[in-house]
Amino acid sequence: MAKSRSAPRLADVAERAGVSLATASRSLAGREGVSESVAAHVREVALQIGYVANVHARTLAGGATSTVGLIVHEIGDPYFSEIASGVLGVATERGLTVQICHSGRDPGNELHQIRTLIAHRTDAIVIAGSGYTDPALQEESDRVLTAFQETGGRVAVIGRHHLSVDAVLPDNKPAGEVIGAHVLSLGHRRIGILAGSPLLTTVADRLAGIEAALHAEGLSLDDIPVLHTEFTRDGGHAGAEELLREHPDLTAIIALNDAMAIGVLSVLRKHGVAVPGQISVAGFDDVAVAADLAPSLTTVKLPMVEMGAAALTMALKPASARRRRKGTGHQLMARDSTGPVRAR
Amino acid sequence: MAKSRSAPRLADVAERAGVSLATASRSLAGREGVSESVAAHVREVALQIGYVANVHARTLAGGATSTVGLIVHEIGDPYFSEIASGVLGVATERGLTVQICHSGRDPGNELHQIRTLIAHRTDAIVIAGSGYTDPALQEESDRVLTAFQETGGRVAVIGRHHLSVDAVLPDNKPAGEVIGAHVLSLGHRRIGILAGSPLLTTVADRLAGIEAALHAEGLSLDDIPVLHTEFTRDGGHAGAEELLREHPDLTAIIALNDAMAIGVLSVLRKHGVAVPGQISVAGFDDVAVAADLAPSLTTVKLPMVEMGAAALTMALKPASARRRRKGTGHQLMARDSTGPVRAR
DNA sequence: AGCGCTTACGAAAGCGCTTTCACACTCGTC
DNA sequence: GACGAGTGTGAAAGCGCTTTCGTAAGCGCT
Repeated sequence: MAKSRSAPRLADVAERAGVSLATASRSLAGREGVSESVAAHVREVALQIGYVANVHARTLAGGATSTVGLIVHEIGDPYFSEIASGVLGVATERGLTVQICHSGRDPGNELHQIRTLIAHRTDAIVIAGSGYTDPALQEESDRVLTAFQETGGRVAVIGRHHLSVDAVLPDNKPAGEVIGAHVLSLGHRRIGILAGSPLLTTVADRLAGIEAALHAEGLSLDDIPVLHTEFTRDGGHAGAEELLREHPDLTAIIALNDAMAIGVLSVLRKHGVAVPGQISVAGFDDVAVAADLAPSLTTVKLPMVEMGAAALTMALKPASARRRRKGTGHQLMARDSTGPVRAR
Repeated sequence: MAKSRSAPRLADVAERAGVSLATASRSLAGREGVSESVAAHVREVALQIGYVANVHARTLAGGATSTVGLIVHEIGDPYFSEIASGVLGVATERGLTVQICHSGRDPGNELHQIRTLIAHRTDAIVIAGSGYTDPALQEESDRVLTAFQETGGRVAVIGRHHLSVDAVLPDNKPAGEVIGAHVLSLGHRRIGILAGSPLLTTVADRLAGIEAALHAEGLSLDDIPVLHTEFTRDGGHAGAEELLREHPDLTAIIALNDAMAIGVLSVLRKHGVAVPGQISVAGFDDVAVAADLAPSLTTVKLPMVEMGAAALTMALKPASARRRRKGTGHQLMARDSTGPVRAR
């Protein structure tokens, strides 16, 4: 057997079926204008010789790629994999393939991924995850995406507002307010905040929400320690160590996402600190394992799957006026990791 | 501004730069035979008008797509997202784009995803996750993949053996043996097993390992309850409920992956069963959160990231003799969820 | 029998790119 | 000062497909 003959082409199918390229193409596409008997024969021949249409040729000749791109910060992160799940659901439903790229939380790389997706002429691009507060970066991707849209591409983003594209905006600020109010209502005043990179808009928004809650109690973010590390378990781990060292009097720690909160819990367990006995811990997102931790994690549920689905649906809609959408909903999940302040 | 003019083409760049298509192409590809001054000018023009080469046209004319495909059962599952992470690492290193598809643990869909990837003429396809014991399905994908290889495509699989392609084979059986021996060494004899779908080869392999450990103690799988549910948290949840109901005398539960073990822990917590006081729990894989659960989960670590990296590396190697590879390594992570049997 | 009308199919153009081949040039050489 | 060897550039073929347009056959009708 030839070691590397090339893949069967439509011409091969046509020849073997004794029809022209046009007829073969129409038959396989299920298009009108071919008698059923001929079409069936062509299909059979195609199956026989293992013909799989070349998407590149098809795209070049035809139009739509039936592929959409999804860019996430980190596929391993449950927050993003749940969003991806939502996107995949809608895509599958519509017979679209999803090309997933991950930017590794690197803005430069993100731009590169956007370019890659544009080069693939995907029908739509969905970008998930916090934007960057650096205006230069924001501007550049804005430019590229706008150009993409002008050539007929569809774009939707999840969780960033600067861009001139459709957006699904999670309730980051309200969520911050809710979790802040919850912790405050339990009597905590010495609260430490563990935030991700200050470059992320999500961080800014969630902090703003917490700030609002603090205000309601006559407090301010300036009164309490806010530590910026990384939006990961390890970031939470490192941050909690530092917080414990520098501020041993804290009675509560709010991590700005669940991954960090998990890191916090592990540090506290390591140091034998009772949760919530000595320190209460809260997170954001309500990732799947949050309920399975011990103690189960108090957090704010954001509808990640729905957000992903909504973003793609939005992007796929016929172009029209901006459909910027706010308010995805959120829900306090008060679990065992938070409790009332006790006398120490 | 035109609502939907098409994207700039190479011809536009060439025209604006006052050169031919050939020169423009060479300049942008960084190919020899163009004076540096001309090349620089072309590149500048391209940047100016926001030219992004059409991958489809390039592929059609040229050859390699610089894209590799990855098929996973479920991207949300940490087992797979860690594998993906390994694949992405190697791909990024080599300037390749990864197209991730998820089959949703549906063999039929998996075949569809393989076809999609072939249609995209990806340079390589990596399929992660257990194969299916159904020989018909196996045969069909085998056929398709073999054909793909004969036309120059590269393929590697992770965790399945039937296929006539390169494979990275996790130590499923040794891992089963190790975890089985561990649990037995703690004195447990009334052990329940929670397995995923019996259609998965991974399940069969891990069970075989456990069986071997049992044999060493003069026991057999036939002596203990083995329940087949789903390889997910919910599968573990449901399975644990049933196991508890039907076999209230169990002192240990081995789940065939960590996701299921997490479900088990949650059921036990709900019912107020002490772990490992009353029942010990063990899993497989050592996903990231395993150490963060309470109690921390005893499990067998498999090097998922390395497996992903190894698979793509293998696939990308120049075609030669089969490089089927066994023994990826494994390590018992004895943590707090398992303990010695106590008198009850 | 001749007319238009529909229907089934084929020839060929063209999607945007890469690459081969041929064609000018400019040198250094005998 | 004519020669071959380089060097930089362009014309054109072709990758595998879709689609427009044209044509031939089949049909009912007058």
